[in-house]
Amino acid sequence: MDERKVGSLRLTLDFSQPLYEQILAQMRSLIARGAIDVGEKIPSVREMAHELKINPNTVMHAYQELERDGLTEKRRGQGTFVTESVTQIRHFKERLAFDYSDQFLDKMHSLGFRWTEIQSFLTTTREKKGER
Amino acid sequence: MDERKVGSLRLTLDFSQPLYEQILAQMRSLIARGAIDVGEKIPSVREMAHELKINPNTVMHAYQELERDGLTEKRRGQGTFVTESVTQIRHFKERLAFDYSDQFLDKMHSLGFRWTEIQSFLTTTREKKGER
DNA sequence: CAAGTGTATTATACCATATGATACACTTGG
DNA sequence: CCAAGTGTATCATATGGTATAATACACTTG
Repeated sequence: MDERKVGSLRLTLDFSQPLYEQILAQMRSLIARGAIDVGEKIPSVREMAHELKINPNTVMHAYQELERDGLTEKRRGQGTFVTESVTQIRHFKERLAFDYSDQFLDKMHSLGFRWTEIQSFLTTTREKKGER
Repeated sequence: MDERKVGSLRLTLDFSQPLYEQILAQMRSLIARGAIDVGEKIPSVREMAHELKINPNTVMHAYQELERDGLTEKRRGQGTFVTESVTQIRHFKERLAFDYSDQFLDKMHSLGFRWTEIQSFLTTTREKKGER
């Protein structure tokens, strides 16, 4: 687990998953949570690659996915910026949240659990996390 | 999406994920749900491979994970059997359910959602699935 | 116009996944 | 006993995703 600062951001990479997926997931979260402001510039491909000590192509891979998500806009010669559209970000968050919910329910159902049991697991898990 | 019958089981394989992971997930579900009885014999490595038209080594990979899960026991010369221990199966289900719950909550939190919002997404998703 | 952007291309390397072929150890039914 | 069916192991090979490295191009700004 390696934590590095890139500009004002904190990114953590390990080797358990593809690097570009980790960058993608963490940037998505930062934008969704508002940790990076609307319209704000994010680190350039080269800067991010240098700070994380990885290849620029790997960062590019993540950044292209971010744009496909509608979370960023690129301006040639200037850099990559978080979209100005709050609506866009809200839609992305909702879409992802529903995807996660759907996948979660599918997995629980495949194990044979029903709604009340699923609720029970969730509240128990929440209490455990709260204790930490 | 290719659906095939292997003995009394129905397995569905595609090329979106590793084959052995798909077999593993579906066998886990079948055992957890009780679709395969406690102590029952499951298809041999060779039979499963033949019916699914894949390599025996790939099936082996999935079967070895099943045993690591504590869901199956192997008997040389006889075959692979679902464990006799109902406790073992129950523990496996609970462990996996808590894992899923934990991961789900983490993802939702990373998007910036709180408990009441998470509950809301879940109930909405559940209603959508019910309509189908 | 130099420096900093995103982008594209090519080559190389590594690892997980999957296949194919073959062989061994064990158990059971005929 | 032995043939057939089990799980298991070991090769070799192929493919695709991921990551690196080096280089070049197009664009924007100070």
